[in-house]
Amino acid sequence: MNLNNYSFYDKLDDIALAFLKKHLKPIKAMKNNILFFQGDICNNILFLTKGTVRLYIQSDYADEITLYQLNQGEQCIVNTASTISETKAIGSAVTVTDIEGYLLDAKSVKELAHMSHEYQNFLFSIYTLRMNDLAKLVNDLKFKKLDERILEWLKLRNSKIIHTTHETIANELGSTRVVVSRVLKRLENRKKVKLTRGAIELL
Amino acid sequence: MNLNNYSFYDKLDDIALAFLKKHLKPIKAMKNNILFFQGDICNNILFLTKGTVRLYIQSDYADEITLYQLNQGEQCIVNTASTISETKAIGSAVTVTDIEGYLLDAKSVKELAHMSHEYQNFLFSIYTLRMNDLAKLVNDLKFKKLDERILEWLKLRNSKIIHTTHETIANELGSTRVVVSRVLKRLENRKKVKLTRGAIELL
DNA sequence: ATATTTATGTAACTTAGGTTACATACAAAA
DNA sequence: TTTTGTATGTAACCTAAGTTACATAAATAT
Repeated sequence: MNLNNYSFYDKLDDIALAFLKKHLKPIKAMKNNILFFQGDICNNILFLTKGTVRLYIQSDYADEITLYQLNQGEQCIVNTASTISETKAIGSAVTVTDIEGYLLDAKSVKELAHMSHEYQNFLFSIYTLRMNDLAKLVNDLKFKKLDERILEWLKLRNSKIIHTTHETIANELGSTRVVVSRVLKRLENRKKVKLTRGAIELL
Repeated sequence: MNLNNYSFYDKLDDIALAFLKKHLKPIKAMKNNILFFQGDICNNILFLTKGTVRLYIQSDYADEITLYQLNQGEQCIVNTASTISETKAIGSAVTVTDIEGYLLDAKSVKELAHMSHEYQNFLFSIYTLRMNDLAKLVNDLKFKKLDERILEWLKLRNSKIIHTTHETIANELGSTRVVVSRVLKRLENRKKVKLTRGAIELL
């Protein structure tokens, strides 16, 4: 068991640790694997120790919008909310890379939350964190133009040169390739970015 | 102390009840009163026993969009998230009617959550509920046209005749009066509604 | 009864962003 | 080297929704 990436882990007492050890099940999945679909009721929570998972909402049609990306040490709130409250997942989850982690069944999650104040606090903190993300998304969708959203998205990559495609950005932000290309070209004219095939440089 | 409207209330044990009794503070507020602003860090949680509170997100400008309305027996998640996690509130709260209720300070809320599994479960359930609301809002903003959103909003009132103004609907949905009037008129032409001054009838 | 406020109707115009269609450039594979 | 697939550029067009401006009707106050 290796959950060192999780902030609650080293605060757990021996009983909680033993409990976790007993109930966790290691899991691996390949890149581009759907972990659950929007509308599913999840039976397990995933603790991610390696790789990245993308959470997104989809409409009835082909359209989709990314909610957030999940990294190691993070617990997916869509997954958690669905598992704990036995409600339909508000989005779908897909692996972006090969992943490794552990599954914990619904019953054990609830028990752990009751057993450990530390874990309970952790749960509250991730609920709040993702609520904030969702609220930001509402804000962005309602009040921001696409050029600003694209620039923000690029800056969030924390790198001067971002290796990505217009297509990817379009999917992330819930737009289309043509529109993203157009907006990016305008940003290039405004000297905000420099465009090359497969990469975008922030100026 | 009268929290009968709250589903967790009659499941609390004596210790938790006594604790609540000790720490709750009764509060009243008039209609159209701002309870907290987006960006504030809340120090208290409100238990609403009478009246209605509206939660909304606002942009830098005058624009706003309603997140949800809070009724008696419900605990506001924006308020809760901010209080428990000591983070900025993602929206503002304003009383729609005169209200009555109780305040519980941040420290006591956390203690109560640790003390009572029932209250903890209640907290998780409201987090999930409001996450779902937010997710629905993202969905609506991204994928739905205004006519559909207005119709849904009207149907949610649970009444054949809805007493409201176009202005109100515009604020609720984050649009403008002129646009709402236009869309409503089109809905009337399509025999979906009948418009009169101050009221809309669903057909 | 008259004036004022509030709610609604509607035209004309603007804009962001989605859609379709096609061209071109680069990279990888054969 | 030729072929094929992938990424990008761009024009032309469409639509939903926001904006400004003004008219009119209903309700309320004086």
